[in-house]
Amino acid sequence: MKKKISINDIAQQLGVSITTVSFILNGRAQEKRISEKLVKKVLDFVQEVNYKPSSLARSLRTGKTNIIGLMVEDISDPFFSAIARAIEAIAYQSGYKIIYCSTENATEKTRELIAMYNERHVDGYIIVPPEGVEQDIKLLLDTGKPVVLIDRYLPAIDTDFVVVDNEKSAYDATCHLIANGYKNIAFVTIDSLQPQMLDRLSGYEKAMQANGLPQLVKEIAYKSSEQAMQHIAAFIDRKKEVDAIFFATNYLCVSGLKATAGKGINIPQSIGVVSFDDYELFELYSPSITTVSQPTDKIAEHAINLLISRLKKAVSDKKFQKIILPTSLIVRKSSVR
Amino acid sequence: MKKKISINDIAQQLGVSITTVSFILNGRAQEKRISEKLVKKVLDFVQEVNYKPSSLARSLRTGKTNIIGLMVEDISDPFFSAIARAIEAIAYQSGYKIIYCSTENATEKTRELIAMYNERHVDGYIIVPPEGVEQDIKLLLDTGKPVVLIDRYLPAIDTDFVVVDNEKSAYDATCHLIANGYKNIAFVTIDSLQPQMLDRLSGYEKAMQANGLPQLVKEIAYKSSEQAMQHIAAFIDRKKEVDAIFFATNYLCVSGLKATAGKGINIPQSIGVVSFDDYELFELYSPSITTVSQPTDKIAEHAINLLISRLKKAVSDKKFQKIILPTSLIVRKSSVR
DNA sequence: TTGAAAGCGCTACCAC
DNA sequence: GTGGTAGCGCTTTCAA
Repeated sequence: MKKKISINDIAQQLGVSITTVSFILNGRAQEKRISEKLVKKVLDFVQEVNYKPSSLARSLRTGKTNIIGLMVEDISDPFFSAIARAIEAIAYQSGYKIIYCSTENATEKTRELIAMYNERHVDGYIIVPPEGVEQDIKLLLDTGKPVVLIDRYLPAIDTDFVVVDNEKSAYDATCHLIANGYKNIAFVTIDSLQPQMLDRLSGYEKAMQANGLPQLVKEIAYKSSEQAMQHIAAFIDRKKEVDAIFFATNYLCVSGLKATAGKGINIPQSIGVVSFDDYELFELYSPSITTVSQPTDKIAEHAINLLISRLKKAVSDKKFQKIILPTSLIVRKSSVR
Repeated sequence: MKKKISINDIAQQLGVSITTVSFILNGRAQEKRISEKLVKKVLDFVQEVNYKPSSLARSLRTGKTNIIGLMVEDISDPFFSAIARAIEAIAYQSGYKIIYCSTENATEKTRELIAMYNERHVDGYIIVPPEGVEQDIKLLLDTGKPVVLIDRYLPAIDTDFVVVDNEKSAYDATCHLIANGYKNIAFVTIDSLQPQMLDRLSGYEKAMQANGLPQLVKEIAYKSSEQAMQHIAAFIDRKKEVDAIFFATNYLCVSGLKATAGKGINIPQSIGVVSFDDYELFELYSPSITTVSQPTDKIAEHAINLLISRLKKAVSDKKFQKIILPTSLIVRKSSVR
């Protein structure tokens, strides 16, 4: 079992000072006018013994870890995992590492995770915030840690965020259903007060109102996929007049599909279907499902670039950016008759 | 912008020594016979100012980070994300944090990631190893870092691992197809020499051989989902005699499904389908797809418990555990006619 | 019972 | 151009 080698060992072996080695390692040799052959000698030796500076010690000293904390709702949700991978890729190129976790949209768990990340001294955060974490995020901001919110924002918190135009997206999707002759369009959502959900609801409501159609909103208190399925099944049974359903999230739609699967309900003939968030399953399902597709790559790109630019400049310019991206409606078979 | 508080501040404010505070914080008050009221005073104050010890400094001093590095092939693959979440949950309960990343099964990327994790001083590793990282893992082991391999093992490396019985699983799944009257069963896999793939192939071969049936293996040089789809489509076009396909991984099956989707091929009548790894999509697809389901929770549980037990005992007992778990065949509509 | 101080590995200020 | 050294925040040995 080998011992870990330190900068001290390097200096000792080479008969130079620690300082010199440190400068060379940090690319400040030129600036410090250290002789080329000394530089080469040190670099070669470092290479030879495969020395890696301890990032722990370095971070303790500099106060920076080059680690970004990414907190999404559920890393196994394809929407979030797509964003996570894109963020990771860009961050790596800039020398930042990402550590990520799932909040499960649970306030308590998220608060603990923020505390843990804080303890680990991550340099900055990208967060998909559940309700009730305003204070914790404010604390982060107060201690000078930049925070970029994605997917949704917190009205009470003034910071950068990247979201999509939920209201317009929902409005357009609803209009698409209406244009295809559906009249009794139900909106199935979760019982959440989060702005992105409220915006989607509002888009649906405005579209229905604009067309003089009756609104029918079903709020699911989401506990599990199984339970959601049962509630949606019961809803469909009860509301015979419904001829189309607009699901506010991909997992609600999946539950809805499971609910209809056994019943011999014909999509899109008897019921039209549109879902928020795209998903491989929706493309392959029979019939394929029309979706509101969010630009995951763009969201990731904006979020990480925003964060990195904050990290780069010590000066925290108080002008926060609120980025709102458009979505695209992918029309498939489930909504056209 | 508040300043971060340190153990020094605590000691100062309370007029006691740093040592005392440290002992109390680390639960060694009793052992050190520190008076109860001092303990309470310190704890209360710590609570009040919301002091969190710097894990950086602590780790630098103790040499432990309580962080476990988890490297899977692709965090957005449902099979791996299920394992990741389960591991994360158990680890948290034992005070360990998980940091994870995707290797994309790329040797170079994985080697870099291992180096990065090593720099970050993670205490131990759970790795889904691609080919060609034997030396890097050996190095880890040599420096005393425990490594648990999952999903597959490296024949050249002697360490703990948790895998499933791939050969028997493939054998049974193939027999299931045979029992349902399929005779020209193709095995679609990736061109990999990794043991888990070889074992699956071997299971298929033995089953076909035992039943006197002709073997037909299609190896895909997997580059992308799109390219795989085209190759599989071409394969199906060319081999008209094939009446069933056994896909060696879930993503191959998804590509296969996309390939057949346009062609009006009737599953399970004209072609039977079975896939390795379960997936929500396979349950909801029409027809639903028969799968070899791996016990993700059990894999996660064994892996993390194995690793934690290694971490706990400084003595590294040389007896490595090789755990082989059974899978279950979930029979759905795609393979029964 | 409590405290002083060494030292984990590194960066960066200041001296020469 | 190069080196000495303080100190980041903590744990732990030894002393009192």
